[in-house]
Amino acid sequence: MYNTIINGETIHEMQQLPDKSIDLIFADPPYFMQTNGILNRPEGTEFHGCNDDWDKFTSLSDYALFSCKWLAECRRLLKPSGSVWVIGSMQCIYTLGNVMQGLGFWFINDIIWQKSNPTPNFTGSRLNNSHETLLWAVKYKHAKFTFHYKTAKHLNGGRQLGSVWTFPVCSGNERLRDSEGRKLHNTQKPLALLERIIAISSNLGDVVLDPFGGTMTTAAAAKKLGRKFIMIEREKTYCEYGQRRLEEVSFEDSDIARAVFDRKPLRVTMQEMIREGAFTAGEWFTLKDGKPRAQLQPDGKLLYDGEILDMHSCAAKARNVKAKRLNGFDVWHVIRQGKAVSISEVRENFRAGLAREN
Amino acid sequence: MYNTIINGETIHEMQQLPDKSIDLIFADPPYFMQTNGILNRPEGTEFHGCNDDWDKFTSLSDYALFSCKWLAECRRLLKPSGSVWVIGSMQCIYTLGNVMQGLGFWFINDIIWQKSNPTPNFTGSRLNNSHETLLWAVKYKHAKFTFHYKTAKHLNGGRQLGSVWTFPVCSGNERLRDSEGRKLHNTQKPLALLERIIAISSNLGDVVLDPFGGTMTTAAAAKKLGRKFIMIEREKTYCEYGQRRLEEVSFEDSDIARAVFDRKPLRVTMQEMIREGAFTAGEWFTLKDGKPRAQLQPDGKLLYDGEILDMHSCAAKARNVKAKRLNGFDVWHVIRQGKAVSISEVRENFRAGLAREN
DNA sequence: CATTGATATGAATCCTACG
DNA sequence: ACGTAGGATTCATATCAAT
Repeated sequence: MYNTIINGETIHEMQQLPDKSIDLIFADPPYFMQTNGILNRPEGTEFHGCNDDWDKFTSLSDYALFSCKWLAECRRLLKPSGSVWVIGSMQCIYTLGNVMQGLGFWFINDIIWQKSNPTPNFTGSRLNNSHETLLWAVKYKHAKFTFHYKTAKHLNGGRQLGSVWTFPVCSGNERLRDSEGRKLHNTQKPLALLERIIAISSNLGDVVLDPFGGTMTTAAAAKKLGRKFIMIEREKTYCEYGQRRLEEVSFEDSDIARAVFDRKPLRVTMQEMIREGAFTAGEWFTLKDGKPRAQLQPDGKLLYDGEILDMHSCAAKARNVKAKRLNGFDVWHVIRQGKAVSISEVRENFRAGLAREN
Repeated sequence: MYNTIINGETIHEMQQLPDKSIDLIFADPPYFMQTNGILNRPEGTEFHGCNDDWDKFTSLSDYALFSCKWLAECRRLLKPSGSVWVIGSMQCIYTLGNVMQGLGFWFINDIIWQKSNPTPNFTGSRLNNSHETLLWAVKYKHAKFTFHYKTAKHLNGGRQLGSVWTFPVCSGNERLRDSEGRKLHNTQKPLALLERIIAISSNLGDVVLDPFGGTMTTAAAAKKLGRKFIMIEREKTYCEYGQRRLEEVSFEDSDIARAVFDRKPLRVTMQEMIREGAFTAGEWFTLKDGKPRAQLQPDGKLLYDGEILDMHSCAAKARNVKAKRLNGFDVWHVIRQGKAVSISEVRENFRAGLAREN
């Protein structure tokens, strides 16, 4: 069932799959571009965009109906913790987004793929359309979902990743060619885009579905990152070229594939650390300045200004901020070898000690 | 009627205005953010986003209904050549875009305002939402509209302007403050954004309408660029602060305000130029290489390979491209003082001569 | 081999004034 | 409204040939 390319109609093939069986869906549906005629470049050559039959619909409401059908299937197939990514452009994304919200999907982010090398507007008729939009959604409000925040941050050079992503369009060597050297598919997506999506919003071993497989870029990224995949594609030719493409791809183990940056550290309680001698009941907790403020109780709580409080509420009081709680591990310090050391640091050392024991 | 701030309900006040009376609409409607509770920054201070009553709706369909009403009024008020810009974020823009397409609006572009200094995501729960989306639309497919292509290009340092715009959020000195120094309005838009929009999509003297006036940024940009404005705003306080703000703004004449880069040059025909001696009937037209290819006829057409053709069709033939026509003024050359000079250049000199005469 | 220059190409709602 | 003739319009990047 997994790691297969299914050659068939999107909606029909989705109907064959069981409820709540998919962790991540990436969908690159027809955009319904509504172009007609031939567009020439200023130098007189022809521009070959997407004028495939599969992108033709009779009307926008016809397109909305089609979108509603496959998106409803997406919702059925997703696990409660799963999420879906849909890519589109100006012509279709407002229909797609509206249908998604209508079906109960809850948006996590809309992401802009800014093309670093877009096709220019040849005639100067409007702004150069240099982006596409991705909608990232979960099944319902408050659904839990996979987001590797620190992996995303790592991929963005250590800074919080935002909603505008810059990538070049798929071209040159990356682009699949037919036997005569022409581009195989008019709308092949860049592998780097899919890798980022899969890396930050799914886990190693997860099942990824792409209802509009095309050149199988989603599968290539999934395989490389150690995810399972199910691809649906109606054109036999694309399936065959895709199959051959995937034979050249293999799992490349990495910190990103495993999202090691996002691993939760072992949870240790204050009580445990007191028991093991990292802290002493009765010792004074200080702020950065090292002045005694609160006194550690045997149960890990703090005595502060005559009150017994948990360390996080107590941190907010000591710092005198509006918030009811602050991260006490960072706020509070203890004196070690004459210096104020944060609880967080002591905890880190404690964890390191545990790791050494094992 | 013009250059006024109307203190009243958006839809009611729009209903008072006459059909087809507006050139440009900029609308910054409530976003229906669906936030609740208090968001604290990591250091414990409170983040003040938009939690205003005017942003509360009972449901997304309630929001869609409201959107449909004011957008239908926009469509009624716009001249056939007018256009509308609507700004929104993930929470609302897919509803707005869908309603617009449903009403018959035709998108020119969707534009991404990428914030160079977005509010970080404090909790690391999703991608940092660092953009907002603008929808630029006309009343119907094939509608003529104002777009100052070369002005846009000029504003972008000489390169074609794209659909992703980077601006900082409105802050510091630009931000309107109340008597106690707090920000007056939660969603004040940057003046630079409005200036660009108005400069590229309207003409000097045009009428600009903003149905959700707020801090009157649209009016400030319109006044500065020599456009008339009509602002609707339901909060009296905003109207008062806005009125005072506008007293400080005046028209600043400029090439951008007048879109001089986009002025159509005086139209001159080949016949006219032959008559005035810039060309001689019977002379040879060449390509860049200076070799004789086509012979100029008295009516301005060209004799090429035994055929009489207009110079543009003839250019396509001579260059042997797929396109039926090329710009003959750039393709064709004549010999002047031993050198091949483009027809375009000769025409420029001819125009310059005409200008000197006047 | 390194550098330079020519050529190809990418999801595109891609013209407009006049009769 | 519709047809027709005139005329204005492109950027980043990959590849490959030539030097």
